[in-house]
Amino acid sequence: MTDAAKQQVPIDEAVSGLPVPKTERGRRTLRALLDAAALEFGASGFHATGITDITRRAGVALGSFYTYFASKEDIFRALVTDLSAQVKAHVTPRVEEAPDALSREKAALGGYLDFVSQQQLIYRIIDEAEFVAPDAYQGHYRSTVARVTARLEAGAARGELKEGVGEVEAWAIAGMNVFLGLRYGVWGKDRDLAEVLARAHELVADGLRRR
Amino acid sequence: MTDAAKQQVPIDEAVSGLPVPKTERGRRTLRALLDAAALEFGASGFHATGITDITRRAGVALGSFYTYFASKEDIFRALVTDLSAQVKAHVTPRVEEAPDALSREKAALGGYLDFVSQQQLIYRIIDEAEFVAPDAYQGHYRSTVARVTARLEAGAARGELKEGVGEVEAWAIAGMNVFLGLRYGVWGKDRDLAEVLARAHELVADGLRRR
DNA sequence: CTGAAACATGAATCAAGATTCAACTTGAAA
DNA sequence: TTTCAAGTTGAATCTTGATTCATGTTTCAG
Repeated sequence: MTDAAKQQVPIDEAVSGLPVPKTERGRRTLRALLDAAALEFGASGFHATGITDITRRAGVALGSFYTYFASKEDIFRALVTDLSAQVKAHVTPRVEEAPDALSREKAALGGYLDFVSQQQLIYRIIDEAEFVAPDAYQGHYRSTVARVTARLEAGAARGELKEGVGEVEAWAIAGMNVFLGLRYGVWGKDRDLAEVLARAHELVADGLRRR
Repeated sequence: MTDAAKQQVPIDEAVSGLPVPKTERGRRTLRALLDAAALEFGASGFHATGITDITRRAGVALGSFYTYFASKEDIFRALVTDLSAQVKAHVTPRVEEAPDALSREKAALGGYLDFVSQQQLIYRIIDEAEFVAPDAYQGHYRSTVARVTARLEAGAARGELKEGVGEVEAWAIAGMNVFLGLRYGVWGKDRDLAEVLARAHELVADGLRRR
């Protein structure tokens, strides 16, 4: 996570599910722990990172961890929620600028690829949640897909897309995005992302377009 | 894993990377350990299952485990290779029966959805490999996608698909398949798989078809 | 039959690391 | 100033579970 990214992320009870510390000092410590945990979990994975790795990086004593989190899983879950919101915050504005249904899908895929290739750590954390915090993982994808579904249905209603497109297509598109991000954003940058985006979007556009 | 599935899976050094035991008794024990491990890892995940869980279910003493595997990760890796071959063995014949490029893709998706919804455990094991045995995970998807790419390029050469389809489209399709399998095969069976298949395939077919 | 080689056994070892806790510090309200 | 809730500290505790190993037992080629 970049310093810039850290600035943007105030503690928010509604999002993280955590009680907000009463003092400024407490909020700073909590934020330091979350940021450190993102780096450590992202780099080493859930099981390989110790609480001490997190507190060391955060510049905080071991015991302080338990002032804010009940367990290692607890902070991981909070992180997933936090990061899920970041992905959404990165993609949504780009989508909203797009003028029609097809370009909205292109903007969404482009924004996602972009984000993932810059924040590979975040990708790994959300993905590992499938096993560490399955509820948070499902929550992330269910809400992501719900947004896609809504876009597709709106596009269909407006006559820009095939009639009947909906949830199934949304899951398909989400899976596509995730795998393309994994392959071309995380595993290797051997292809120009713009080219990947163009090719993938042609597939989707021809698949969704009203015929 | 069903009993039927067990029968089909002899120990094969080339696939599993393990030395084949010299005696019949040894081969039986190794197979029992692999089958037990698939059940335990699939049900509880890598970190939550202990070696004792595996040996108990296999009906074998704790120490015997280390006659066959160097570590817990070792058996997990072998399992991924083993299961990857099973997925391929389930899907390939169906694909080969199909007469043209588009129906081959439909057969592949159908076969995969079918397999995953019956063998949810296998799905989880392969997916968890992303974190436990990243090399085996990448190997599985890279070879899966290589097969898809070859199918698409053959279809394009035959004039059945758009010109230029290839690797990017193959990763997109693979991601789609995986997410649809996860959502409709593993998380919930609230939709008829045949309907999911029909809708998803329409998306892919319109996306790939020569225009 | 016989002796290796292969395989089986499970109690003991050992390290790692999550969690607890009792004493201490800070800061702001009264 | 005083007080107290909020926050900080890190050594000590405690559990868990992977791995080792010394001692049997089985298999099978010769």
